[in-house]
Amino acid sequence: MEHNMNLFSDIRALVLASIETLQAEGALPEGLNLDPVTTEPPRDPAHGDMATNAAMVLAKPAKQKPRDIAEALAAKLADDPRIASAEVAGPGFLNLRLAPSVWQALPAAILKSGTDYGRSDMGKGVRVNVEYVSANPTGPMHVGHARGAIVGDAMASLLAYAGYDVTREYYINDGGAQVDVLARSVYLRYLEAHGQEVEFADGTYPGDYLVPVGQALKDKVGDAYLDKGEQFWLAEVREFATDAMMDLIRDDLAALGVHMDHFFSEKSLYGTGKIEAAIDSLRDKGLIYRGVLEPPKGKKPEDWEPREQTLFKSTEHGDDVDRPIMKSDGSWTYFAPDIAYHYDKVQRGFDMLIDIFGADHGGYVKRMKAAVSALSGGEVPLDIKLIQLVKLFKNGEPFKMSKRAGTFVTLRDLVDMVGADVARFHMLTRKSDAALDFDFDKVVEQSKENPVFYVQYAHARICSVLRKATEAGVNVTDETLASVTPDLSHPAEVALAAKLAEWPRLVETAARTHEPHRVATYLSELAADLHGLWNRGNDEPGLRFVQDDSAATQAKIALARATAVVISAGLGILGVTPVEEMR
RNA sequence: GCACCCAUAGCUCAGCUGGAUAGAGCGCUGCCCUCCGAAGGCAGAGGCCUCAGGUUCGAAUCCUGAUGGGUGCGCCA
Repeated sequence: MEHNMNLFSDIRALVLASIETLQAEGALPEGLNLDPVTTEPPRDPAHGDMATNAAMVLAKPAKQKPRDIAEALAAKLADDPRIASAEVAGPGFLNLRLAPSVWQALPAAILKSGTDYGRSDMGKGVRVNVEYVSANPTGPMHVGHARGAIVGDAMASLLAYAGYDVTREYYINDGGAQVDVLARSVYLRYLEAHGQEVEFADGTYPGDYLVPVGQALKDKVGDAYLDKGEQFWLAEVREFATDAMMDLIRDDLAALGVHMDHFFSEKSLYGTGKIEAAIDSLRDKGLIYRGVLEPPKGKKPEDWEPREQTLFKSTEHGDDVDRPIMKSDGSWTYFAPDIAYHYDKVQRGFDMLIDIFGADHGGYVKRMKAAVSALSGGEVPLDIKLIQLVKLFKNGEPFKMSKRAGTFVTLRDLVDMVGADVARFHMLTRKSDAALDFDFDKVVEQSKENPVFYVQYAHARICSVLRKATEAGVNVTDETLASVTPDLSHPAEVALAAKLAEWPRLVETAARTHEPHRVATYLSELAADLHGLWNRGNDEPGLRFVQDDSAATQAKIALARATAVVISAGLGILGVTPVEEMR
């Protein structure tokens, strides 16, 4: 892959090279660990363009005063043409100012790379499996599933952008008792389609969405299942019904812009020896035994009685108690297929696993991690992201979902009401382990308190300027803009360029921490810088992007266009369309 | 009882592998359109980063403990 410009890592490399020069000259000892050395944007722009902590982190191992190291390093760095000045500050910070030519080269580099500017090879092609959604195939997805779907999808895109080899995967829970319930419910709708009166007892799904499925079953098999016992139709109807539900779910996901690479069926683990193989793998490691668990303290279930069960010694891998994998009747607990599924992922050769769970599954994190640790011999890390609740609001009032009151909001309703772009961006504005407020009215409001709009507006404004310039006969193609020297004569322009320089660094941080919401936060900040610069043009005509002559216009617009490219790249990761007009 | 998550401005929340004077939006006060889109911008006020210790040259950030809130806790997935 072509090396994209990354100012922070480029300057960090320069700092490291200067340190090595000092080592060669004997001014610093050999064998220092240089990993903690960073280059970062200063909090206060008055401190310069970039700061490095090198002198402070090396002081102790080098047994020298930080300011002495900083002085020596500053002298070396100042020799490089990219460094305009290097000043020692505070306890030993080294504040760097970059030469104007460095900033001027940035927009051109961005325009040449396009939305690949910021793409990283950090992931080194490591194979990552991201499992998300994994909703039961018993009905349409509701709005609560949307956040997990969006976070998982953005996570996958982010990791791919950062150089990982990503697989997006959905685990279909089609092996348990709830699909029997689904099948019986569909059977009732099938009878109804044949004109029979039916009653939906407790333990069946009465939702209307099964009406067409019952009709479709009638169209397929006619009256073949009428007046027959379950043993004649249950297996077939189960498959028919789950297929129908998965079609529904796939469509819902597509409406949100979510597309999976792989759907993995829990059912495929049964009767194929896969569960047995996974458990045997644990047994070979001495982690399976028969035993009796202690009752949980403080909250003892009324019907508690000591029972001998087949247990997985998850405590060997960090869990708090060992976990049952087999019921007393000899059938598997739900944990067993989960183990087998993750064993399958390990065997497929993934180097890293990420599971996106609802926060109500927080209790399963440790046992899942223990299982993967045991199954992979500690080789494959599993990160589990818990997605907190979305609190719904309408006009500022809490909005309770209730099937009975008819205020049940499906994922499809969500997309119909606010659109996929708005839903996606908004769900990514908070870190996933914090609860999120979602107001159906505010998220579509066109004002700056709505971050989706705010970022889109910045992009649209830039597109507007490009249209204006084109109308004025100025050539503003990316190719042309990449060849002009950008006009960054005002500090506000340099500040915007500096923000653009942070993009590759932001991508790597977000990917490393598995936090796609950082991209949304960054885009809001970038948009704010753009709007700020834009409005300065009101008072200072010299800062407007469209100038009197075409060379000056091109010199101004190069920076704006580079900003649009980065917004576009960021929105691309979030799965949001960068619009060219707001109307 | 135990485990996990959370605690930052009046409200909703950002805060980078620990870094300098902790940021944004809303709300509040005062400004800016004969001007590239004012759907925006600028300035001001507003903080014991829940508390107490610890590690460090340096802590909102890491560790320990406390307090407050959420979630979960053996044959439901």
